[in-house]
Amino acid sequence: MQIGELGRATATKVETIRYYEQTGLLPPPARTKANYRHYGENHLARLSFIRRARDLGFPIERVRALLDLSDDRGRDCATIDRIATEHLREVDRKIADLSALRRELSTLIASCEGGTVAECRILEALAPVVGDTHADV
Amino acid sequence: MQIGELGRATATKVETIRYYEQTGLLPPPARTKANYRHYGENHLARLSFIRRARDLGFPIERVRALLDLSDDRGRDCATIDRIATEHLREVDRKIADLSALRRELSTLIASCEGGTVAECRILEALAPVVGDTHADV
DNA sequence: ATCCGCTCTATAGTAACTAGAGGGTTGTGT
DNA sequence: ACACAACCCTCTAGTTACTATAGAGCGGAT
Repeated sequence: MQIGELGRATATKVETIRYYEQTGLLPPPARTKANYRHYGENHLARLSFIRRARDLGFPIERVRALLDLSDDRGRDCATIDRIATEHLREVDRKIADLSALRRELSTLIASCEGGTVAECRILEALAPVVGDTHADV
Repeated sequence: MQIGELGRATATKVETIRYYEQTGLLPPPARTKANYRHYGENHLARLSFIRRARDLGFPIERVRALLDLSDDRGRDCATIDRIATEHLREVDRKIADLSALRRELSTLIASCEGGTVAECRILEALAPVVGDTHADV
C-alpha cells in the first residue's frame, strides 16, 4: 500500500503521515526502488490508532504512551498496571463528559421535535466541577 | 472573580483565557478601574464548557458551533435540529471509540492482575474501519 | 512520447496555545 | 509610609501539531 492509499484509509493527509514518521510516531516503512514508501497492515493499524486517539483529544505524548503499552513486551506488570489504570481514569472521565453532552443534545433535539425551541442547557452539560480549586491536568 | 481564579477553577492558563477573548470565544468581561478583567458565573460556565469540549477533541470551530446552539435564541427548530443531530452523531462515535479503548485497557489490567503480561490488543481497540476507503472527517 | 496523477524532499505557513519582557496594582507586614 | 510578593496589564516571540507550496521524479494509460 502506498502513502496516498494509507491516507485515504485513515482520513489522514499524506503530509501528516510523513510528519508522524519524522517525529517517530510511525516507524519508517520499506521503500520501493523508486523511493516510494510502502506500507503494510501493521502501519495501517498503528496509524488508525494514532488518528482516532488524537480525535479523542489525547495529546501526542499520551498517544505515544498508549502505543508503548502495546509495543513494550519487556515491561513488568506493576508498571503496565499503573500506566493503564491512569489512562483508564482519563478515558472514564471523557466518557462521562461525552455522555452528559449527549444527553443535552438529545433533549434539545427532542424539544425541537415537540415544536418548542426549549431553553438550551447544553452549556451545563460540561459545567465546572465545584470545589475544584486546584484542577491540574 | 479575577483572571487567575478563573484559570484555577477551569485548569486553564491565564494566557489561554486572554487568547480565547482575543479570538472571540469568550466575551470580553467587565474591567475594574485598574483595568483588571472581572468575571462572573456565566464566564465560568462558558470557559468550563470550552475547555472540556476541547479536551474531548472538538476543534475550536466545533466548540463555537456548540456554543452558538446555546446562544442563538432566534433560530428555527429545523436548523437547530440539523446541527444538533450532526453533533450527536460525532459524540456517539467518540463514545464508541472510547468504550472500545476502555475495554482493552480493562483487559490489559485484568491480565496483569492475573500475573501474566498478556498479549496487548490495545491497538485493535481503535482499529481501522474496514471498507472505509473515503473516510472524510 | 507525453500527459496526468501519483510520489519525493525541503521549507514556509497556520491554529491553538505558551512563555517572556517590561511595567502597573493590591494586599500584607513593619 | 514603604517595601515586597503576588497579582494584573499589553505586546511580542516561541512551540506543537499539523498543512500547504515549490520544484522535481516516477509510472500506468493513450
